[in-house]
Formats: sequence, structure tokens, C-alpha cells
Amino acid sequence: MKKDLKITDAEYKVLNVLWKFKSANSKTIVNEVQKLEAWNRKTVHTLLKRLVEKGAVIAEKEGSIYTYTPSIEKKQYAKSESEFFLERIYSGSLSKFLTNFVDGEDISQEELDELYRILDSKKK
Amino acid sequence: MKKDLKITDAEYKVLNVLWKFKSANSKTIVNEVQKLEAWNRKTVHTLLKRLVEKGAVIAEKEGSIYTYTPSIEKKQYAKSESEFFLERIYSGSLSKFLTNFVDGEDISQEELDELYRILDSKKK
DNA sequence: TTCGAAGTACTACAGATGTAGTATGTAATT
DNA sequence: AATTACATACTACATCTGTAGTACTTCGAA
Repeated sequence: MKKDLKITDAEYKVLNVLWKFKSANSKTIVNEVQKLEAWNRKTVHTLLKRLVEKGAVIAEKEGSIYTYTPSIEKKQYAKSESEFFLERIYSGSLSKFLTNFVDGEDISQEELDELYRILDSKKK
Repeated sequence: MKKDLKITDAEYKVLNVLWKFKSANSKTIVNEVQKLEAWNRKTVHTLLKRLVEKGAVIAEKEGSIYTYTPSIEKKQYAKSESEFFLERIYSGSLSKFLTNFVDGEDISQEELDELYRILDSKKK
């Protein structure tokens, strides 16, 4: 998947389903997407086609039907989106984000502990 | 500013300038925006107008010109964007975000300390 | 073998977005 | 007073997005 690729909200929902299945045909994708959104099958197909055009999904023909596979891992995508978000909203500063995010928030002890654990795992 | 308001990327850059000045007339805004983006004055005006239409900015006429003021604080906006982002990408989980974000990253000791401080400040 | 449900290919269309342009007014400058 | 130089008001237009529709094909069921 190219760097500066913008996946739209609607496309993202389809991609998300694909990540769950690793790889799937359109029947599966349509079914799965329709559990979440009341979209016409055609809509899902259009979104799939756009994802393919954008290079975010690979379509391989087997016989007369396609198998669709994401061309990037969810984690990778999430990370690059995270960077874009942090840059846009917090000038790239994780601390600013965390500060503002937990500010005034009633964060649970469990969540706090979890966050500590994550940080601890980064200490040398 | 209404809840479900979508500020576009271009509009956001203008809004960002406004937040810096708290309140400004279009001359100031255009100048400031043009330090960051090679946009025509007209473009900035269009964006301002759209922000006003969306209710994100208040325009008050004084004589023949307007003074523009954001109708929401940057922190508030940042927080709601953060929630939207976390929900979309990490199912709302701060831990998932933090894990994935620092994963494989060479995070500095200073940054780590800073993050600890933020968490510590939340402990009862 | 025929029919209907899905698949693929291509088209449609309104509203949002990026990026201005034109028309007209006004305020400061020569 | 005439010119310049933005300000406001309104218009423009290509591209992107959301959300399908139509036409043609194919495959499995009746």
C-alpha cells in the first residue's frame, strides 16, 4: 500500500472486515459488512473496487470470482494513522495527547495499571 | 459548536490559526495561514466562511469588517477528535493505541519519564 | 435447460471538499 | 478625486465520497 493513501470511513469498514478474514471472496465480505452496516451489496462492491484501485487490497481471480486480500496489515495501518492523527492534532506529541486525553477523565485503576505495564515493557 | 461537526483538513488549518490568536480579522488570518500554506486569500476566505456556516467560528461585524472567533476551544476539539480516532482505529482502547504506537519504537527515556509523570498525576 | 441469485464491469449522481474567480463596496494612499 | 488594495458576498468547478443502479455473465437449483 502506498504511503499517502487515504482510506475513507466507508472503505475502512470494508477493509476492517477483510483484516478479520485475512482474505475473502465478495460473498463473505458482503455478509460480514452487512452485519455492521445496512449497505446494499453493490455499495460494498464499489468500496472493494476502490480499495483495489487504491492498492489497499489485492484482488486475485480464481475462475470467475475474486479473492480479496488486504495489502497492508492492520497494525501497520493503525500505526500510520496514529502518526498522522498525532501530528495533526498534537503536533506529533504523544505526551500532549495523553495529557489531554486523560485530563478530567475518570480513568480506572485497571486501565492505569495497564498503561504502566505498557510503559514498563519499554524500559531497558 | 455542534457535536457531530466535521472539520475538514483545510478548514482545520485555518481554525488552528484562529486558536493561536483567540480572535482575529481576516487580514491576520490570511497572513498567518499563508505562512503555512500556499493558498490564495480567496481560499482562506472560503474556508472561513465554511467554518462560520458550520458553527465552528463566530463572525462579528464591526463596521465593515468581521472579527472571527472560534466557538470551541482547541482542547475540547482535540479531545473529541481523539475519542473519534481511538474508537475508529482501536475500538476506543487507549491501551491498544499506546501498545501499538510504542511498539518497535525507540522511545527516549525523557519521553518515557514524561508519560509516567502523566500517569502518576492521575493516581489517587 | 431454464431461472434466479450473485459475481463482475461499468455508470450515476448528489453532496462534500479543495481551490479559487467575479462583482461590488470601502478605506487608505497618491 | 482617482487608484489601489483588501473586505464581503456570491459563484464555479473538478475531484472525492457515499450510496447505489444497469448490463452482462455464470453457477447452482428446480
